[in-house]
Amino acid sequence: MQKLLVILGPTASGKSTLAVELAKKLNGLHAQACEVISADSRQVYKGLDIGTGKITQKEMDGVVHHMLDVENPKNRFDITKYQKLAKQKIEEILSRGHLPIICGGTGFYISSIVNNLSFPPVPPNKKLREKLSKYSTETLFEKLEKLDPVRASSIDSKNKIRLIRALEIIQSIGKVPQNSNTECLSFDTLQIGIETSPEKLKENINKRLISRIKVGMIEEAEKLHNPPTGKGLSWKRMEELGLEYRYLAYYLQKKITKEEMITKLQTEIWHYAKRQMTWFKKDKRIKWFKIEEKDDIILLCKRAIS
RNA sequence: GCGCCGGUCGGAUAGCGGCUAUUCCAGGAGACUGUAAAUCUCCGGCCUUCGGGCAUCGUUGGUUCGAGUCCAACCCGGCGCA
Repeated sequence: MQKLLVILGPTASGKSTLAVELAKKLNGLHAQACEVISADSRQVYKGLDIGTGKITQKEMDGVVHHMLDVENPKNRFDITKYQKLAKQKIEEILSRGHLPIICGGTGFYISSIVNNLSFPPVPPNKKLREKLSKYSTETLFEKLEKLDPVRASSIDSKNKIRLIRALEIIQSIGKVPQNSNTECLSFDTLQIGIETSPEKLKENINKRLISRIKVGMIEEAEKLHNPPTGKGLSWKRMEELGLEYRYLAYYLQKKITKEEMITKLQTEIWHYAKRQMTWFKKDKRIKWFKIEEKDDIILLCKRAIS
């Protein structure tokens, strides 16, 4: 079975740097070279660079990266697009005789590859979503209970987004299919998790935020909203992108001060990191290492790919 | 020193004398199959056999069947006047 390496961890844990280092160390071992596939739901967008902490050409240091800048931020990217594109990239990498390294913090995206998730073939129906979003969560849940009691029994009854999605599937194919991930996995995967103490992680988050501002994150957001040519991102869309872009949008609209933006972002990014950890903790296959334990990581990877 | 205002969870805040002391934030735990940096849920004084039990609104007294709420004194903070 084809080998696949995954580097994951919460935001600001040092994944990207590690992935490059690892790629270089592993080059030439049972693979001519390694190529990195990003698994980040925001770095897929063009122009979201500083705010997402997208790796620069220089930092890539010659290691090929994929799944960055593959979508216009005006459009909504989603997991099926990710899965399709990423799988394609993996195939290409393998056909070159190279080793794919998935690196990122979007657990759901990683899972779509690693667990070979299959999604119901129902594309988003914008009109229906708009219509349904006018109803209250209670009403939506009642509808779902009537149409698909099985899905209703397990769904998060207060989560509007999920309720609407479930109803969307029902409208198209009658029922929400049970998840069927029993089919065999496509890859022989080693998942490496970077674990960081809460104190260290908070420190990293705060430092990184300040330095992002220094290197022009605010200007980046301004430019996204108001580019030199053409129409920019609406504030609404920018807020939807979350974290940095959301609070940057608030700040640029003068809804909050710069100080409020910074303090708020520090806690919001921390909350995000915790949510990521909640997700990752469930997967017992992940091997956890501290970022300092590079040699152990390299050793384990070498053994895994040989 | 006098006058006024205020003291309720880590912070902020609600609370006509009556039922289970409210909400927000921070903090903690968790969910997640086409928005996932999104979205959503739970916990939150102590004890618990998970049914509940015992507390608690600066302190001490008092009024009252009943006090976070009324009264008095004291303590603390803010403002004003000296």
